[in-house]
Amino acid sequence: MQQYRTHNCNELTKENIGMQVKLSGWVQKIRNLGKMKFIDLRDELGITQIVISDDLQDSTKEITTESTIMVCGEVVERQSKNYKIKTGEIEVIAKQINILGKCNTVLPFEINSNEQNDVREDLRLEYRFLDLRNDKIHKNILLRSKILQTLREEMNKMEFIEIQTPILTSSSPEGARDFLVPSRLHPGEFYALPQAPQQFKQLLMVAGFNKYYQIAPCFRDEDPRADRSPGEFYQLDFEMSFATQDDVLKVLETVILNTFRKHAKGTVDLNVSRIPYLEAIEKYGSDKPDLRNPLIIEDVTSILSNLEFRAFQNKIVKAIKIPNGASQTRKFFDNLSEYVVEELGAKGLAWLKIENGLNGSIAKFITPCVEKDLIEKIGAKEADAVVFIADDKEKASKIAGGVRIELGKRLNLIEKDVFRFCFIVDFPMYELSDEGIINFNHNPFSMPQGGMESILNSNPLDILAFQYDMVCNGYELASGAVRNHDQDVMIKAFEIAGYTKEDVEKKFGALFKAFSYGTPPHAGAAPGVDRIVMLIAGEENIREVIAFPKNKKARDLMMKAPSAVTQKQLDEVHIALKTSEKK
RNA sequence: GGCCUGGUAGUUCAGUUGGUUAGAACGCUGCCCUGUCACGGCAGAGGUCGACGGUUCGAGCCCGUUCCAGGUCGCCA
Repeated sequence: MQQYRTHNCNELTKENIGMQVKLSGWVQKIRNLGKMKFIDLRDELGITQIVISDDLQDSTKEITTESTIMVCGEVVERQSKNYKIKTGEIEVIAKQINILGKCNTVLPFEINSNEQNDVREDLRLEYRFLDLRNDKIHKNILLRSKILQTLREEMNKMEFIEIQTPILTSSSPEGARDFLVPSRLHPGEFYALPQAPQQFKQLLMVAGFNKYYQIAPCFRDEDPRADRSPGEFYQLDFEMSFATQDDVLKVLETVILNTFRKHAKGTVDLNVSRIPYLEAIEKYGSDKPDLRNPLIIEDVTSILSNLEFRAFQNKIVKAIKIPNGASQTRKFFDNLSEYVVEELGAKGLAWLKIENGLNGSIAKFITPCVEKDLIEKIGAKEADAVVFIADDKEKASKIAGGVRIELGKRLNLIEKDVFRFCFIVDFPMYELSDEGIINFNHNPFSMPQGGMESILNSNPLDILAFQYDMVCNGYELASGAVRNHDQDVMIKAFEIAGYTKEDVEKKFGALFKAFSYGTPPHAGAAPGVDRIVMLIAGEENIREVIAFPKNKKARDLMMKAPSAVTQKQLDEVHIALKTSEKK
């Protein structure tokens, strides 16, 4: 007989009645009835009920919840069946029980408890090895494994090859802060952990690899968000040579939609629309619109900015029509208005109801002529309501986007159990910073649309890039670009953002040099693995799909990282701490 | 870094206008119980009320400072 188990805890059924079996697992629950007791024995796959009769009472006295035990016994049919579990028609009468690993410490929280207690997250993180025994999160990690498998299968099917790139590399000029690693062999010099394998994958294209991918760890020293893991995260990084934007979007569609179709519960909308960046901002007030939300933002500046109403004068005015919104109370609009002012930084929120004419905060300013234009423009009808946001050009769309999301939530307009995707394309190449300086908007490696011609002859702020995001239900799932592989265009593009040729050579030394040796046009993207798993698992917090996540302050509460090191270690890497920062 | 919310038993929480010995549920320990599966019954242990300072005759509660945690904005090409 096997040493620890002949079966898993999910597999014994009526078919096995009469068999002598051996099971091993965790003690999830002991129900002691005096001269007999029941144990729910759990392993990763399921639960089997063990019956302990009077003669084994002494040897089982020591068994505690969450200990690991091995049970030898016979499978019998239950007198009273439990149809809630797969093995509920049988039980195992124990003949011998061995404690394999005793749980002899008070548990910091209950595991798989029926109580609906949400345990404090920092405690869960400190005892993650116990938290991961909880069914819900355990299943998330199993799901993650299945998703990773599918991602690899899909990429392999499309003839991408997996190549690993360095973790210790040089500090890069990309956007986020680097994690630095001091060099022992080279005093005063540092490695950096890659924010993404960006330059490596481009160099692989120069090296003649046709299609590369990697499930790559990426490191960025930035503050986390609910949907953003602090410090480290994984991307399905890929790059293709002799490829266009369409080629990449096709790959993204294939790998992402197939993965969602295979693993997600709910409908996967296979129609992936392409929305130009400016249109997305105009209609949704966001470059990652949630298409499950039916509300659309309309620009009504030309109709309303001439009203007597001073808040609209010389402002951009955005409107959102709420179908059948006239039934909402004044209180509803007041509450919404409060939210918009306090949370979104708007100056106010105007609203109108269309019921027997116009009602609402700005009704008295609307002349019949304006009313006709307005209703025509936004397609409003009787019983609808409209809210208005007026602000500067830069803020109006963003605030309207926030109102759109909040209205969707408050009116319960967001479709359930469906995944709606879109590509956001045509991102502007440059943006104007707060200081009035022209910066790269997104990714300095991307190819400006129109190439050298547009770089030389256009207003920089009008130049679009071959740059794209894939968005699902309001989350940015992937980001990519056709890369700028032309040295001359690159120099010019960087010149506009205030970099000299020497800067470029210095910052992107290897890449820039490589481009002078015959470079294939290439393009790629990088879907965020954690976020894909989060969406498929239906979680709103990314830490629920990561086995050992860091907390909000980027600490590993279980391993106690980061932590102080010995003076000897510091000396070896030639680091002296500022005295004020020593702990 | 800004703003918001929270920190009371092992866990999740309640705690009245500032007033006797700080409570409940689950968990834990002991005893009883042969058909439970959210087992049941009885008894019990378990608290620096995050920390420090202040106001007060008296502080879990009010004030200040600080630490920790979560959310959000900045940030994340």
